[in-house]
Amino acid sequence: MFGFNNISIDKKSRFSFPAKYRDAFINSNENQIVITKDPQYPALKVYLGSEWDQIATKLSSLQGLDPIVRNLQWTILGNASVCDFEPNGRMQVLISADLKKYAQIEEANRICLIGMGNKFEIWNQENWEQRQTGGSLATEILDIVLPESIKDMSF
Amino acid sequence: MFGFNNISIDKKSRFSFPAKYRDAFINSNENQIVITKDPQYPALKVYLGSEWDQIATKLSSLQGLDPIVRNLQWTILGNASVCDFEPNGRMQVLISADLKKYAQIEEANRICLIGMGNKFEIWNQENWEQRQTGGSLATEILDIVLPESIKDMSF
DNA sequence: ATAAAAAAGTGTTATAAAGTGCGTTAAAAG
DNA sequence: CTTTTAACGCACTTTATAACACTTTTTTAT
Repeated sequence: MFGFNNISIDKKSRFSFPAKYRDAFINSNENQIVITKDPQYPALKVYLGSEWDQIATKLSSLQGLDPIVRNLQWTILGNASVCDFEPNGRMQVLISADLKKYAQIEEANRICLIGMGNKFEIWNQENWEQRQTGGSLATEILDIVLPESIKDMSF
Repeated sequence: MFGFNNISIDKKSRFSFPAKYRDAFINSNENQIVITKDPQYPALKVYLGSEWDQIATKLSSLQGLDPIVRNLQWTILGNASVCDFEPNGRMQVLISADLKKYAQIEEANRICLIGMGNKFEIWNQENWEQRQTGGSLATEILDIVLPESIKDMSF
């Protein structure tokens, strides 16, 4: 599940996965998709249900009294939107108003869906292009110092 | 049970859980919900009855002579409000005047309900936004040095 | 101590908004 | 030219919320 896709988003805030990923979804037997905020960039992460379960279990078991852990829990768990998903159907997914706002795709009728292997990212088109041509974004958060407990996690 | 929800709170201080969580409540066979204070932030924690039983049992068994433990016991156990809950019904819950005051939602007719996996948090909207955009709140308590006995607990 | 009044809590209904499903058209690929 | 995919539009369903009515509890005054 790799590659760049410029796809439409309808009036009700739904997009459909490109058909080329259908076999992969069917093979891994997914029936849920989870969308949440990217902790560093104004973008969204899209996980398969099985992948999400692992991340969520690990992250929610960490000590929430640590402020950095708590922040990651808020961002990733607290903004996750779990969607039923039919690999044999239209593979449509709804993006909440809140997540659209975060990814700066409130007005957009097209988005960039980037396949990153075991997950996808959703970007506003301008942000993605700027990022690819070396520019940085005003809203980036890069100076996170991670506690030991999450150094081995990959979001 | 994940994700962000901006929901209304009626004149009698009730809110209803969004319908998307109904299946999860039914599956875990819950008939009680517990609301209490967050020990660090001006926010509320919402636990499922089963989850609460574990936390309460563990926390109340700890040595209360340790001032930090004692404080956590007061905050979490001493402010807990147990509500009957019908997963098949309206999933409505009443918030006491005291808890509303603590979370600074006395006047508000909307609150933020954040699904964090095995629990929820309730926030005043302004506080939540400020927290998410990196700001800190006057009332937050971050310098807790945890005794060994609770390092493996997650509230 | 009792009754009346006020407040707090519970439950129901109606309506607008949000979300879902599906058929049709347009575009792209083979 | 045929088949597949993507996008759009519409109808239907579900959900959220405000308004209202009723019950129970608490407070106040006599």
